[in-house]
Parts: sequence; structure tokens; C-alpha cells
Amino acid sequence: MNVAKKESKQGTIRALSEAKILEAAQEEFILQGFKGATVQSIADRAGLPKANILYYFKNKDNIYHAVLERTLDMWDEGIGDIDPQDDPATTIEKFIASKVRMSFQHPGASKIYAMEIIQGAQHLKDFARTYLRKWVREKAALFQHWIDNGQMANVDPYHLIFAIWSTTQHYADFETQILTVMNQADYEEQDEQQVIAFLTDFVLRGCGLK
Amino acid sequence: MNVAKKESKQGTIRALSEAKILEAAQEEFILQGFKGATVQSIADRAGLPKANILYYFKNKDNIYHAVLERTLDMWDEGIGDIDPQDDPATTIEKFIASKVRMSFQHPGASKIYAMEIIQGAQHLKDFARTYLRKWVREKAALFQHWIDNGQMANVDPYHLIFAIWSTTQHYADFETQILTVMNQADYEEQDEQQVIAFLTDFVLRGCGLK
DNA sequence: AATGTATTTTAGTAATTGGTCAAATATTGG
DNA sequence: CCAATATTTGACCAATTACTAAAATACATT
Repeated sequence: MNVAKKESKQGTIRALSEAKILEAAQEEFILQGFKGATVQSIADRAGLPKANILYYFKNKDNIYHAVLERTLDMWDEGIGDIDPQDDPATTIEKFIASKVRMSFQHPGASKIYAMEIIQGAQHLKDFARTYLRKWVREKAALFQHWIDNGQMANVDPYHLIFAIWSTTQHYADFETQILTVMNQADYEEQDEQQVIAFLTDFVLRGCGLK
Repeated sequence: MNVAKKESKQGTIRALSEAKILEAAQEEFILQGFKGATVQSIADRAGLPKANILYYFKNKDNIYHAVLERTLDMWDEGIGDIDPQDDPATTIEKFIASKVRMSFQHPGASKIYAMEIIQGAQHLKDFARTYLRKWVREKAALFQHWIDNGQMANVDPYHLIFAIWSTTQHYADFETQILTVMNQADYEEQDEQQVIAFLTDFVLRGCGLK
């Protein structure tokens, strides 16, 4: 009774409940969409009474915003910062590995993000207009520098970034389809490594780096 | 009064109304999700009274199924049949061009499809298990044949297909993000051609065909 | 024109659901 | 232990919404 729980300070119950709720909510939002996910269904999945959900998050909108925030945090972590010392090949390798890992470890975050964008980025307009646009511009400039330097093929940096994003995220977002087509129930340990190997190889060759 | 309308036979009004409804419904389903799209919102967008919508489609489920059906028809058309006479490069070129064209001409269909898959393919299970799986198996065998023949690099055919799907569909599904990042209001005529050029180049090189 | 069919439209109804309230119960700190 | 605070819970309500009923109107064919 004193071994299991660590931080017995204030806020532990809250933290645990909020985590359970957000996990359940994310799954419900993915499966049923924002409107389709009911507070009751989130409560059921979290194993808590409905009123309890509303106690921690004032309303459904707040739950969704919290889920989105988690998602953006992951996007941020998963992006893996670029080391200016690295050469093009190493940069791309790290970039792909980081993104693929994210897709396999946190497919839910990628799915929420994808749905948001498909539906018109209604809650991500700011994120895209500021953060994302800047990120891409910087990375594109880096690639362009390498191209001008003759260190890689003349590949449009913007479309290159889009290609890496789409191919890597695809394994999270289209998980269901991929598993069905490959006639598998779940991803295996080796799948993640195999995808990293394939994409790295494929993209590097596409950039004239192999 | 006799010039505008062509087929003045039975079913014209029905056909026109159904088309308007499906167009409106697709947009609403994309923007709001299945549960979030209300019959009223579909009616408003279609410019028809609500009860009229229910007159042509008995219920909301039927509307959605009809939208999905249209989507699968497009998937089918857009895939562009493969000519066994073609060599690997030509096959991939045609494949990419066909898919990109679809993404730019009918982004809505791609978005509906993507949302369905992300949400667990609840209405597309059969399509994926039968049609899609078979399609991929056949095409993968073809690529494998070329690989064994030394006509292209040893690239896993399944992942190659996934890569082509993801990169091409990305321009439809993530339209909003791409436009925001590129700081554009809409796709321009040239964008479609540029994407085809980029992806063809990129993928062919990735397959050791350039 | 007359008749049968297709379409339009208004006014409802039953079910679902987000959110509130206030009363129990548990937990914490002094 | 006690008081203050945090959490849990069931009952309830107002708003939304899918769907129906049925009457009015347009349309086509003879």
C-alpha cells in the first residue's frame, strides 16, 4: 500500500485521472470523431462515471483541446532536432528514423493530427501558419544549401519534406489498411526496423545520396 | 426551356437532386465527420429542405454509404490499369500521374477514404480484405518479377506501393497543411504538373531507374 | 383535361447527449 | 481527531437532431 504509488503528494489522483481520461478520449475521438465521441463513451472507456470526466475537464471541448495539445507536443518531440554538423544523408536518416518511430510508438497522436488537417485544420490553423511554416522554411533552406553545394541531387526541398512526412506518417494513419493488406493482426517488432531501413534506402536514393 | 435540360425523361430530377445532395454531404462529412454532419447542414449546403434529403435517401446512413460508394468508384478509376507491355519505369510513371491527378481533381474522395481508414475502416473492411489485398498482391508480384529480372533495384514491392500511395494522396488529404506551409490560397494549374514531375523523378530514382 | 406518380414542404416526436447540481464520500494537513 | 478540500456519484434538464406523417403541389402520360 506504500510501495505501489509513488508521489503521494497533492495532485496525484488528478494526474492519474486526467491521464486515463485523455487516453480514452483520444481513442474515442479517433474512432468516432469529435461529435461522435460522447462524454459517456469516454467515461466508459476510462472506467469512470461521466460526471467525473466533467469534473476534471469542464466540458467536451476542453478534453479535445487537451488531446490536441498532447499531440502537438509529440509532434515536437518526434521531429528530432537537426544537428548542423550532420551531412545530408545523416540528417535524412535521423529524420526518417525519428518520424517512423513516432508512427509506430504513438499512432494515435498521428491519427488525431491527420484528422484535424483533413477536416481543415480548424484547431491547428495557428500552429501551421506560424510554427510549421517556419520549420519547413528553415529545413528547406538547409536542403537547398546542400543542393547548391552539390552535396545532393536537385530535389525540391519542400516536396522532399512532404514526401518524408507522408511516407512515415502513413504507417500510423493507415495502420488498418496496411495490416489488412499485409494480412497481419498487429505490427511486429521487426516491422518498425524494416520500414526505417526501406524508407531510408528509398529516400536517400531518391536524393541521389546512395 | 428546352435547351438547357437534356434528358427530360423520368429520373432527371432525382438524378440532379441526388448529385447535389451527395456533393454537399461529402463536404459536410469531411468537415464535420459522420456524426457531426447533420441532415440539416447537408440540406442547407445542397440548397434543399431537410425533408427532401430524407426523401431521396431514406436515412443518414444511406447518404454516407452512397458517398463512400462514389469514393470507391473513383479509387477504382484513378488507379489506372497496368499495361503488361510496359516496363517498370513507364508503369510507375503512369501510376504516379494517375494518382496525383486524382488527388488534385477529387481531393474530397481521397479525404473521405482517408478518414474511413484512420477511423478503423469500419465500412471498408471488406473492400480492403478482398479487392485491395488482391490488387496489392498482384502488383507486388509484378514488381518482384522485374526485380528478379534485374530491371529495377531490390526495393520491397509492398513498401514501394505504400510509398507511392502515401506521397500521392498526401496532396489531397493534407491539402490544407501544404497550402498553409507554401503560403498559397489554392493549388495552381502548375502545381499538379510539378508534383507529378517531382514524384516521378524521386520515386524512379528511389527504384534505381534513373 | 384527367389521373396517377413524383416531389416538395411543414409540423411534429422520440431519443440522445452535453452539461448542471447538490449531496455523499474520501483525502489531506494541522 | 477535525476541518477543509478534493473527488465521486446519481438525478436531472435543455437543446439538438434523426426521422415520420401527411398534406400540398408539380409533373408526366394518356
